[in-house]
Amino acid sequence: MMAHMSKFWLMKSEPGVYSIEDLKKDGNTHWEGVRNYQARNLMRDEMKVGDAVLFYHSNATPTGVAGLARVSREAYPDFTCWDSQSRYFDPKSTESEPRWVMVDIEFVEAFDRIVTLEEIRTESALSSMPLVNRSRLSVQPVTRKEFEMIVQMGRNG
DNA sequence: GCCAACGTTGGC
DNA sequence: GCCAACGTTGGC
Repeated sequence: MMAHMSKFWLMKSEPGVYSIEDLKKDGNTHWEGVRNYQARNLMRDEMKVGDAVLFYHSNATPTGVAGLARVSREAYPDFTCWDSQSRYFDPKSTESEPRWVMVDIEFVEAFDRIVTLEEIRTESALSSMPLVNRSRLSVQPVTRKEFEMIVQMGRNG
């Protein structure tokens, strides 16, 4: 038996689709549309209510961590995969055997400034984050040290 | 908009 | 089970 260890995550969103400001307005949202097995497994097997999330803006100017969120509901089936009108529709996922899951997250704070990918790359204490060398993984584990450092950078301008 | 990296699919 | 073709992500 192992205690739940990893309490820190980074989750990517294109701000044109859903930004930290959208989350601030909504307060809470379901994280639909993850269609990558590794990311799914992390959400399904590892994420717990209360875990802290770095909210990352991808495909943005600038790209980087924009704020904080918190896991508010553990993994459950991603219903958008059953909706043929959805961009996330997946005909291989059935209601009896859902292939994809989502979690819910709630807004915590928007940073004073974006902590950019460029800064993260050049900061040696952060350069081993998956963000830097596994750039396509949309849900990533983050260590406490990395998390705290990025929060401090985001708050201190 | 381009394109490199990389994940997924499907034929064999 | 391999691997070529294809599709997607995401930085720039």
